[in-house]
Amino acid sequence: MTEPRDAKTPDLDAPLARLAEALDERHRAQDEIVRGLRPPAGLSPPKLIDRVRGIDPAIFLRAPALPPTTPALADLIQPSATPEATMTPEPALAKTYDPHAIEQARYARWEAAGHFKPQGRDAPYCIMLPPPNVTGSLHMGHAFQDTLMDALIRYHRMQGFRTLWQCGTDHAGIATQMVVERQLGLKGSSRHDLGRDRFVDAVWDWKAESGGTISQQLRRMGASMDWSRERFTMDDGLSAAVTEVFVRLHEEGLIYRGKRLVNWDPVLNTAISDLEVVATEEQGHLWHIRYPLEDGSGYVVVATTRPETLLGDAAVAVHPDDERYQALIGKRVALPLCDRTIPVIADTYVDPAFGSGCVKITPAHDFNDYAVGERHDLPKINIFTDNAAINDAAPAAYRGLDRVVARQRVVADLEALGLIDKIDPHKLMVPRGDRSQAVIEPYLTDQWFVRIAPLAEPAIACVEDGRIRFVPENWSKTYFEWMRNIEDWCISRQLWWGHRIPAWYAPDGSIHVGRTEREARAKSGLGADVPLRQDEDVLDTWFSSALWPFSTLGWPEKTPELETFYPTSVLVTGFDIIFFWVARMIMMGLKFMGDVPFHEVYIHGLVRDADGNKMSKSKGNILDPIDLIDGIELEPLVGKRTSGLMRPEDAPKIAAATRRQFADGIPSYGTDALRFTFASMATQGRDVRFDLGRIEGYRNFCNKIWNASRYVLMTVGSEPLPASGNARGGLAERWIRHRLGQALTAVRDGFDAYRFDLSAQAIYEFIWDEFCDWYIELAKVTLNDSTASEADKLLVRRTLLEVLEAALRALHPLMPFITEELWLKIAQLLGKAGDTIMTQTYPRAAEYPLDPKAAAEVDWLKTVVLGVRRIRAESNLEPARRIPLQVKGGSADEQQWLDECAPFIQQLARVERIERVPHARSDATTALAGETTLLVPLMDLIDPAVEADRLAKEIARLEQDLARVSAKLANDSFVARAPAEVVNKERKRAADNTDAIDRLQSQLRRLRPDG
RNA sequence: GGGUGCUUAGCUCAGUCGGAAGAGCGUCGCCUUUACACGGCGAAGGUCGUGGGUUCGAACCCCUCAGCACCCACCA
Repeated sequence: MTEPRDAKTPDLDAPLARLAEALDERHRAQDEIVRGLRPPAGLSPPKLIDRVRGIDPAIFLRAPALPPTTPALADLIQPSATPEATMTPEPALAKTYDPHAIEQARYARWEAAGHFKPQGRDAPYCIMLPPPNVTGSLHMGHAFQDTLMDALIRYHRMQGFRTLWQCGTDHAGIATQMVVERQLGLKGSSRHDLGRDRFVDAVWDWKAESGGTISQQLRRMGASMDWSRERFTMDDGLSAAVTEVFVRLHEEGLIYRGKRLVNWDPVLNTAISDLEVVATEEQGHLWHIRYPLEDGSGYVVVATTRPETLLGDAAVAVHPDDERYQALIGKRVALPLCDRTIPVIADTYVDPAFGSGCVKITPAHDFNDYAVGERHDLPKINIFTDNAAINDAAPAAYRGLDRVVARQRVVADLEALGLIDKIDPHKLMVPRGDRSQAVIEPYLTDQWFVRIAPLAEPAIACVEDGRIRFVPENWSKTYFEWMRNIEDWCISRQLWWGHRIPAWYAPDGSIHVGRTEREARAKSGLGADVPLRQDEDVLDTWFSSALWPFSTLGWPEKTPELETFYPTSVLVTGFDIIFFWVARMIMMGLKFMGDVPFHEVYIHGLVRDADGNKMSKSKGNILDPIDLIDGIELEPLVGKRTSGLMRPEDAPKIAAATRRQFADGIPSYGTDALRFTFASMATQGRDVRFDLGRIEGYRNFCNKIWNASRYVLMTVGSEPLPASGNARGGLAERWIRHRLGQALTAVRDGFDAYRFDLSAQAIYEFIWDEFCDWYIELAKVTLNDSTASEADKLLVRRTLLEVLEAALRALHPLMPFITEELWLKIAQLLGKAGDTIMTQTYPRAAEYPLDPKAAAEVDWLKTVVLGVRRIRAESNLEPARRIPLQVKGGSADEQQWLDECAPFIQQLARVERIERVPHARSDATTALAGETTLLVPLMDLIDPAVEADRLAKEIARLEQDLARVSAKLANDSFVARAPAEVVNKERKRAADNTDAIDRLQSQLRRLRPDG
């Protein structure tokens, strides 16, 4: 439960447990052989070799001393770097599936064997991993997303596509810089103490040290990405792409530098883009302030939520049609606390109905006021420093005050002057930085921008004309909505960690852009004597992310990978970064590759907790996917959830809630169960609530598969079976193949439509409800039948193996580990070569042609068995007791089926003998199967009163249905207008019901002749 | 203010073409049946948010209202 989580140290426990189990088993077997309880055959050292092969030998160097009976074992261990097929039978499987015994070793083997690399020459299939922050660790959103991508990748790889899952990490400018600054802070240092170069070195060191966490966690998820192609957005190659794009856009005039009002984070001291600002509703005040008229004829009242910005006011505005203020337009007012006057202007921006109908205009500190200021040619008076303290443009009394303090001082001073008209409570949307949570200031600075309109236009067109398709489709509306209202993108950040802007300044202030300083110099014809200073700013992280689909493939070089895999097949991501990332990739891809970056965008939902809340550290409701895989005990879980909180006072509440919800901690479910749960929740892009009940159910499903395979392996023996030739097998064999074909169609349709839930459901139902509940039980009948021929039994065994083997392949994309483990054992018995399931062919429905006749017969057989079982359950007959069964009537088909199915019925319904009778006896209990009436003689077993109730209830149900159908058929419009097919169906239904009611009623009369 | 979703069994959710309302979990019986108690067999449980419309027929299409969620936005 509390295994080392750090994936960098190999997990000792699981392989050692396996080894111990193998040794234990060998000792037991040897003991049994000595005592003559077991034949000596079937136990030889190679099995043990296979059991330990693939384990990193280093593990044994660190392991406790091996048991004394195994001196030769060390010789048997081979380096895992040369994985081989396990082509010899292994010892019997454990009774309960244990994911830990297999998962990590299987993954290491795949990776070492190079199975994740693109193979073959077939059509390419490529997915770009949305690069996680290099500082990050895996959360539920990643785990969900990665499961879906890996399922697609494995599904296509098995179909023979030349499949590439391109992976890598993002340098995450602000986030990473903040983490390292915090660490410096703990040591009493700061980035300013270090200076830029040493700070950037420190970030690289930190990345080298702890940047690999998420890569290791992705491996735990079974993600089959091509690690040999792993990229980082700050790599040389990707940095070169960033520079290239910047220079080319600048050359075309699509990147420019200018003094604009931008979103300024006064804590991080950097500009941020519109998208990085989140507006949160907060309780504030609306201050009504009197501005005296210059001519002494009174005052106007303006309403504001930010009284301190008064110091930067450039005008007071009213609506041009507002009758109350017509006389004021053109006059001047004395700005309180400041020694200057400002004009009263008219602008339609003002809403006369809000506040007093007069607005103070502060062009340097409000986006609307900026626009008004431009229209009226007002001065832009900046009153803040970079830290949002009052600067020297304001009256001396306020200089140096923080904006919060300045507000208090301004309000107090206004009050003292009697200029506060009133103060109302007011709810307002406060802009905050998504990283720092600081209140964002509109702030006038020099920044770099991308002129976005020329890029947006083709990006809109390619979604309109279907070159890119959103799934679900309605997300394209969101995309259009944003793209049609898009503003220029501020791409410069006043940070140290990121791609440095390739622009240089000459002493005269001129700007020179180039791929290198040398190129910039050459382009501008500057001599070596002109000193140049490079721009201090770095680029928005999303600038490099926008290039990800081609920069990772080698652009601007013309590489074979770029040629092969661009445009990529599908992008799998959450709706939250459609604007941040998806839209920008589309714009950049079209601009620089001349084609879309991907053909489809699958948007998945957000993973929420069981109560529907967003998971967040501060709420203490985070689930760690690794904890679901490995399990975690209560105390460590409480510890994780309550440490490092922004508000430590929440800890007791969170601890209590956690103890209530997870009284016994979280059990270990394994990766496959987690993945299957995600897949089953992946419906049409809706948010998903993560419910532990689901994952437990799918853990049980793993165990079901494990045990079904265990049964099949036990039944078949240890030698490969001879091929069965063209023999189709008996009824049950034809039927299960028919059902497999149907299931495969459903599974593939699901994957092809990104309906992972439907695929998961189809394969779950096939394996559990059809294969396990019915086919294995039917197979047992033949295998246990002493009169059945060896040829028939061989066919049954062969079918068990073949169907299970195909089902494992079908399931592999969702459950890679258990399917690999079992397939290696199953496939060799079929004489299949191959050292892994992951490169086998995905099963095709066409290989299992439909057999409607077998399906009809088994459906009838099931009805018979279910009917008898129901009688048994409702009459409280002991399950073990064999009961006699009489059969009356039935169609010609049914009579033939009865003969063929008699052994199945006897076994599955626990019937001692079947007897065909011309008339029902009075003391029998009844069930119907098609036109056949099933009768179980009461004898002393059944209470006639109970049986009469049962029949009456069934009759009532049928009569209700008959009434509904009859009403429909009595409606002339229905008969006239509904398709003949539907009408006939209803007619047959009415006839069947009438017949069934008839038969049940006559039985009821026999049961109580007086009633 | 604009936009997008959602509302189906106690809970979480499917329901594809408009043609008998489904699954998992939970609940209630019975069962140590030789793959599996992480199991088997059986059962109960729904006026498909409200009101209208279209249709022979509506969970599904159209409109109204109610509740919930999310996104975008410059009401000081």
